[in-house]
Amino acid sequence: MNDISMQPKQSLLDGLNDKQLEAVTLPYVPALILAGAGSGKTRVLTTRIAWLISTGQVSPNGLLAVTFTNKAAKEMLTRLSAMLPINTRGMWVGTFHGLCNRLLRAHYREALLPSTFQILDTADQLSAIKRVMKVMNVDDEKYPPKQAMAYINNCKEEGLRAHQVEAYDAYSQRLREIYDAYDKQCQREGVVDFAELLLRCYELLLRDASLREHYQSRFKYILVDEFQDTNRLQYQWLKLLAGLNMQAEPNAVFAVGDDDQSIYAFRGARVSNMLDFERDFQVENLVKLEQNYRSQSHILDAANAIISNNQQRLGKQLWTAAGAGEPVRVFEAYNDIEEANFIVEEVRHCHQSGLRLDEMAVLYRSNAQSRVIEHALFSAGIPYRVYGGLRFFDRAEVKHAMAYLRLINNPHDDVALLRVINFPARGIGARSLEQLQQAAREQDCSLWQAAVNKVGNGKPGKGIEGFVALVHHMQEDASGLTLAEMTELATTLSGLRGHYQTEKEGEERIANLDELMNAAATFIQNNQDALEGDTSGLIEFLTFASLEAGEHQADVGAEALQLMTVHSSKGLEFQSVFIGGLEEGLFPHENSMSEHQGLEEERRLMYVAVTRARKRLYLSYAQSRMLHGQMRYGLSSRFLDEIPEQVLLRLNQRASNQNMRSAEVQAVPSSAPALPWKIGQAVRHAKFGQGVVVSYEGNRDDLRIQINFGREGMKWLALEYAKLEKV
DNA sequence: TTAAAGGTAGTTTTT
DNA sequence: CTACCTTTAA
Repeated sequence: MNDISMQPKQSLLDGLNDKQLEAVTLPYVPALILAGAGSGKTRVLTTRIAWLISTGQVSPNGLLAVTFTNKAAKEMLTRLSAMLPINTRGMWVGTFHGLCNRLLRAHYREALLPSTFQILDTADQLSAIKRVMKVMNVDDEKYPPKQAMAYINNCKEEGLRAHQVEAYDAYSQRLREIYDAYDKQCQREGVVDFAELLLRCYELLLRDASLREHYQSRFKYILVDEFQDTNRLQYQWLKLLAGLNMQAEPNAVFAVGDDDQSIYAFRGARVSNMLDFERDFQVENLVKLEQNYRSQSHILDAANAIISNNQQRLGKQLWTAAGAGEPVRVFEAYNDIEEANFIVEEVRHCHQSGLRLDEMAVLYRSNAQSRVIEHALFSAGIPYRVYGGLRFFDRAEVKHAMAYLRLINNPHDDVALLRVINFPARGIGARSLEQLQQAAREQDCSLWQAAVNKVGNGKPGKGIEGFVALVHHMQEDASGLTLAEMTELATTLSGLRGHYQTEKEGEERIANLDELMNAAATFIQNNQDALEGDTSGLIEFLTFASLEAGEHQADVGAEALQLMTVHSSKGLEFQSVFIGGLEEGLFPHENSMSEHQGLEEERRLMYVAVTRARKRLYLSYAQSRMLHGQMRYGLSSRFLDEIPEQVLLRLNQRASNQNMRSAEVQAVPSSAPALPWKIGQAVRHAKFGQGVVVSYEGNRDDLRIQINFGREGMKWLALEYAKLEKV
C-alpha cells in the first residue's frame, strides 16, 4: 500500500538544530515540546511526521495530528506533501472539530445521530437557545441568551452534561434546565453545536469499547499543535484516544506548545494542561526549542524581559544567532490621533525605503483602536487591510442560501427553516409562525412536519402553503443536479436573487451568491476523490461551510498594511511591527485585573505581540484618548517599564503631562468651580503612587476627584482629605 | 412589514 | 461616541 522508501531521507533532517533534531527523532514515547515563538515549531511537527512515515515506523493512516485552526491544518498538509511522495488526503490531520466530525459521520448510528446531522455555528446556536427559552417561558432579562449560551458551552467544554452539572441555587438550576432542554431540542432537530462535536465524540469513545480500542490501536502516534490552547474536554479526549491508564503503555502523544503564548484562557484554554500532561503521561522527554529564527536580539531581549515577570511558567529563554539589530522605538503621543499620525508617518518612511506595506503590521489590544488608525491611513492614502471582519460563510445572504440547501438536505432542520421561512418575505408573520410553533410543540415534531401536516403538499403561492411547496419543489428538482446547480436552484427558486436585485445595495450580495456557486464548484473539484460517485456532496459542503467559514477578509491579494488585534497576530511575523495603545487600562486591559491570573495573560499577550517583529519594533502610547465618547487619561503601560532601557530608543519624551494640555483644559469646564488640579495633571498619592487626574464630581463643598493610578486602578478621592502632590 | 426611534453596552476569538 | 438590538409606530 505504501511503497515509500524505508531509508530516511537525509535531506529531511538537514538544517535542523540539535534540539529540533532531538524532537523530530524521539522514539515511541510521550513527549512535550516547548516551542518558543519563531523556533520552527511547524517545521518540527511536520518533519516529525515525515520522518516517522519515511522510516517506516508508522503508515500514513496510523497517525493523527490535531490543530486548532483550519489554516494550521492546511499548512501542515501542504508541507507534508512537499516532503513526502504520498497523497496526504485521507490522513487524519485536522482540527479537533474536523476530526470529531469525521469520526461522528463514520459512526453516526453509534453516536445516536442522523446521517444528515448538521452543525450549528455560533449565531445558529444563539437563535436555537432563544427558541428553547421562549418555549420554557424564561425571562430573558434575568437570563440573557448570550449568558445561557456561554454557560452551556462552558459545561460542554468541561465535559459535563446537564445532569452532571452541580447547581445549588435556583438561578443555576434554571440554567441547567435550559441546557437540558436545549440539548433535547438539538437532538430532535438533528443538529450539533461546535462543543457538541467534541463532547459527543468523547462520549462515543468512552461508551463504545470496541470502537475505542479500534482507534487506540490505529493511532499509535498522536501529534498536537498549540497544546497550550487545549481546554479540559480536548485534553480528556486526547487522553482517551491515547489509551492513558488503559493500555500498558499510552500511545506516543507528541504535544507541542508554548505556555508563554497561551492567550485564550477566556475561551476555556488551560495552560495547566501542559503540567498535567507532563505528570499524567510521565513525560521524560521535555524538549525546549529556544533558538529563534525570526527576530533580532534587541527585540528578543525586550520579549524575554517582559515575560520573565510572570510567575507561572515552565521556563524558557529565547536567543538568536542574528545580531542585535535596531533598538526598540518608543513614542509618546499627546493623544490617540497624534499616535495614529506617528504610525502613518513611520509606515510611509519604511515604505519609501523599500519595505513592502504587507511586511508591516499595526497591532492593538482591542478592535476599537483601529478606527483612529484607519482614519489616518485613509487620509494619507495608504492601503490597509483590517483582519477580523465578517467571513464569507457568515454573510447574511450566504447564510440564507445555505439555509435553503440545508432544508433540501433535511427539512426538519428548524434553525434553517426559521431563518428563511419568511425570507424573502412571503407573508408569514410572527402570528402564523407562533401558530406553527404551537402546533409543532403539540405534535412533538419539527416545524417542517407541523407545516406539512397543516397544508399537505402545499400549493405554489404565498404563506406556509407556498413555502412547503417551494421546499418540495426544490427537493424534487435537486435530485441529479451537481452541487453548483443545486446552489443556483436554491438561490433563484427561493427568490433570494430576485429579492436582492430589487434592493438598493444588493449588487454585492448578488456577487456573493455567485461566489457561493463558485465555492460549491471548487469544493466538488477539490474533493472529487473523497466523495463517492452517487452523492452530490451536499452534506459535505454544508459541513465545510460550518467548519471552515473562510478567510477573514475579502481582498487578500493586494499589497496593504496589516491591521489586527494582538490575538489575531499570533503565528504571524512581519518585518516591522507597531504596537499601539500601550497604556494602563488598555494594555494591560482593565478588565483583566479582576480576572484570575488576568495580568499574566495580558503579559503573555504582550509577549506574543513583541515577538511578531523581525527587524523593527515600534511601541507607542497616548496621554489621552477618546474612549466610549469620553476623554480618558492614562499612564504608560507597565509592560514598557519592564523592558530594559538599554534596548529602547525613546523617540520623544514629554517633560510632563500638563504642558500640552493646559490650553485645552481651561476651555472645557465653564461652570465648574476653580479646580486645584487640572485634568490630565500627573499627581502622586502617598498610598497609591503616581496617577493622572481624570475627572471631578460634586460641588464646591463636596468635591471628589477621580484619579487613574494605573496599576492601582481608578480611584475616587475626596479632595478635602486626599493628600496629593504635583509630579 | 418596514422604518424610525430609543436604549444600552462597550476585551480578546476559533470551530 | 457608535454600533447593535429591541421596541414602537405608521
